Parts: sequence; structure tokens; C-alpha cells
Amino acid sequence: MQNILSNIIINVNEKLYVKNPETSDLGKKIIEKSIILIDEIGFENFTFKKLGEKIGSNESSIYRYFESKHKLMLYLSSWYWGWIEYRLVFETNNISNPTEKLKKAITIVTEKIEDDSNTIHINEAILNRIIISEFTKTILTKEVDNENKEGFFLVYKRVINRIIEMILEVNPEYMYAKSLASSIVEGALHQHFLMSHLKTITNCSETNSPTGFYINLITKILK
Amino acid sequence: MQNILSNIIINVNEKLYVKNPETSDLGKKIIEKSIILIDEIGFENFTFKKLGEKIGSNESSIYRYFESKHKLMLYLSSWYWGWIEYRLVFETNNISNPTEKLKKAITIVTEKIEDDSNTIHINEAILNRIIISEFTKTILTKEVDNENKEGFFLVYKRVINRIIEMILEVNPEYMYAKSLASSIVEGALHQHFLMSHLKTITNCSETNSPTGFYINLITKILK
DNA sequence: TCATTATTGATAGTAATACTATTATATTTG
DNA sequence: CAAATATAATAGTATTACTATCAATAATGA
Repeated sequence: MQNILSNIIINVNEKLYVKNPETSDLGKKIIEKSIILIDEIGFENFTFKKLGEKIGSNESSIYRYFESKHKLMLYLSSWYWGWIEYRLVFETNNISNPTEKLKKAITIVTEKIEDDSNTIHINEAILNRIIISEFTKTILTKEVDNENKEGFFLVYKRVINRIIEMILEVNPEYMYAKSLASSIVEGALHQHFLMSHLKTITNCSETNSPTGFYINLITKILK
Repeated sequence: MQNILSNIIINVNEKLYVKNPETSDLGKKIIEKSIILIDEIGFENFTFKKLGEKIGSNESSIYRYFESKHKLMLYLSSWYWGWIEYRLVFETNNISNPTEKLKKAITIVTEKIEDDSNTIHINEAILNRIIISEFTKTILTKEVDNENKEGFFLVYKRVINRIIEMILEVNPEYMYAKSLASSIVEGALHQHFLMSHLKTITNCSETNSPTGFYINLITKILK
């Protein structure tokens, strides 16, 4: 899997960048270091000026790649969900049993991510952490309808739609496949956040991951 | 219920304000109009200057009540969850059947709120809308650990703990009561947001509320 | 009722943010 | 080697998120 994944390029909506960051060293550095800096100081405190200092480059140079930090965050999110979608397809492809297939999919979207892939400039473990803390905020804005029309959430919705299909394969009678899928994907991020910060209102922990909670949940709901 | 609720004062952590807004006309106006303005333009675009213009008062006067717009949002959130907690206790009090009690509780935290109460300066329907769009963002910050220590999320956690207890009364064997409760409360907000903005990934709609999804879910999970 | 105190309003000011614009300097490529 | 392109440096703008000061007004209490 590693060798195959190493050649995969995750396609991101062109409207999210001014210049494709994959086409230059500076661009890749922007991606690599912005993930690290957002993880360190949080998206609210993150600025292109600080990022410039971090990568030994200039604020104005970063603006030539992304028109705002919000667009950069949407780019990182799209990349993340694109990567998740790829794994979803690839790793469930050979599973014929619908229940096992769904369990695998849920494992992928709910487990903690380790940086085990071959993408050189993207650390998926750290990217996963910023998705946990920051992704929901990219949706919860007044611009969501316009940005949705622009297709900025397409990859995310595609991930959810794949899970919806798998749910319906397990139980075509189930009436809430869409809500179940969307609440698993978003809810898993939330449970991960609670694990780190509001431990008293989650059962999840290092030894008891959100994956267990959700596998248990779908087993009961879909039988 | 109306007459009783009209006398209820929701208690909010004193550290959230500089001067208690309940003690003056200007304070109440700040609460009333900030809810409306945040709903209109979103929390990111909301400023004390704009609020001042809206209520015919001065930016500096508002700062005498709240030291930042973030604290104001935490105040509104605390008020909201305090109000929900009150209803949770009051409206489930006379229900002896644990399953019925839990269903009632879930209805309260998942249904769309109508402005039916007697709080004069707070419109709960609008407050509910801004909680749907803005509450999760108040938690997803780098300051969450400090603010949690200060007790800013106590009321929210108390609401969830009450539901945890009700879940365990229905099924003491269930291993994930905490995660289930927290994911219902947060997930319901999320489903409401999807209903309005990303309709393709939810089954919920005007005629099919998140309440139905969650009642169906707990019925299956806890049996 | 008059003085004290508290509250609000008006104005000014600061540092940081989120950009845009311009020009200079490297670097790449044809 | 010239031309095009990418990057860096600098400056500048409007807005934000405040703090500080002082004046005007309203409330209170002796």
C-alpha cells in the first residue's frame, strides 16, 4: 500500500488557491509548515506573517499561493478528505461482506491517524489533529452556502456519501443513513477533541478509541 | 409552566462578565441585540462597534459589561445551556419511566426551539440558531483547557451529565453512555446546521426533525 | 436638595490583522 | 544571454480589538 499511495496526488479544487502549491518548493513548504504552525498556535492565532517567518519567506509571497488563511484551511481540509476518500475506496475495495466493509470504512474515518504514508511534505498525524480542531469551523460560517456552491465541500460530502451507500448496503430499510453517516464523521472528530480537552463527557481515551464506540453503535442500529 | 419559568433567573458564571448585564437596561439591551446581530451577520463579522450602533450606545460602554466578544458568546452559551438544563429538570421531573424520561430529555436537546418562554429580552428561537452556528466554535479553541478550568463549560457539561444518568437508568450495561450523550447534544446542533446548509448529507428537514433520528437511535442502542 | 457616586457617551489612541501595491532582486528557461 | 517568472522587501490601508481619558448625565443617600 505504501508504494502505491506514494504516487497518488490528491486533487484539490482549483478555486482554493491562486497558484498551485504542489508546483514549487515554496508552495510545498507553505503546506508543510502551515499544518505545523496551525497545530501549534491554532487557526485564530495563525497569520501569513508568522508563517512567513517560520519558513524564512515573506508574507507577500504566501499571498501569491493563497488569497486568505481561510482558503488555505479549506485547501488543507480538501486534501485531508481527499486522502481519506482514497483510503476509503482502496482499503474497502476487496471486502465483499457489507458489514465488514462498513466497519472498515468507519475505522478509517474514526481512528487516530498516524503519519505512515509517503507524502513527503504532509504529516497526516498533525493534519488529523488540526482537522479535529479546525475543520468544523470552516463549515460553520456565514459564507457556507456560497462556498458550498463553489464546490469547496465536495470531497467531504463525497466521503459521507460513500458511507451512506455502505450503510444502505447493510440495511436498505434504515431511514436515517444520511444523518447517521454525517454524524459519525463529524462526531468522531468531536469525540477526539473531547478526549484531549473535556475528558469527563466522553468514554473515549487512548485505550478506548472512538472507533469502538461507533462500531458498537452501527452494529446495534443496523441489525 | 409559563408563569413559573417567567420568574426563573438563569445563573451565569460571574467570570464571564465585567458587570452583570441583568442589572441594567443597557446590559439587557446588549444581550437582546447581540443575539439578533450575531444571528444576522455571524460571530466572525460581529463587533462591539456594530453592536453599539445597533443599540444606540457606545463601543466603550459595552466593554464595561464584557471584556471581549468571545466572553459575551460564552455568556450567551451559558445562559442557553442553563435554560436547557432548567427545562430538562422541570419537564422530566414527573416522568417515572426511564425510557420515557430519556426520550423527553432528548426531545428537549434536539428539537428546534420556539420563542415561547417569558424571558423578555431573550428570544430563545434566535438564541438557538446562534448556538447551532456558533457554540461549537467557542469550545474549539486553544484556550479551551484554561476556560474549562475556569468553569466556563460547566453548565454544558451538566446538561450532558444529566443525559448520561438517564441513559444509564435505561441501560446500566451500556458502555458508552458519556460518548452517546455528548454526541447527541453536539450532533443535534450539527444536524440542524446541515438541514439549513448541507441538505444532501442529512435526512432531517422541516418535517423530519433531528429528534426523530435520535429517538430512533437510542431505542435501538439501549434495548 | 445638594453633593457624591455611578453610569454612560464621546473621542482619541495603539498594536495587530488581513490584506494590496510597488519595486527590486534572484532564478529559471528558451 | 535575454526574457520571463518567482520571490523578497517595503510601504501602505482599512478594520479590529481593544485601553485610556474626560465629559455629561442619572441615580442615590445624608
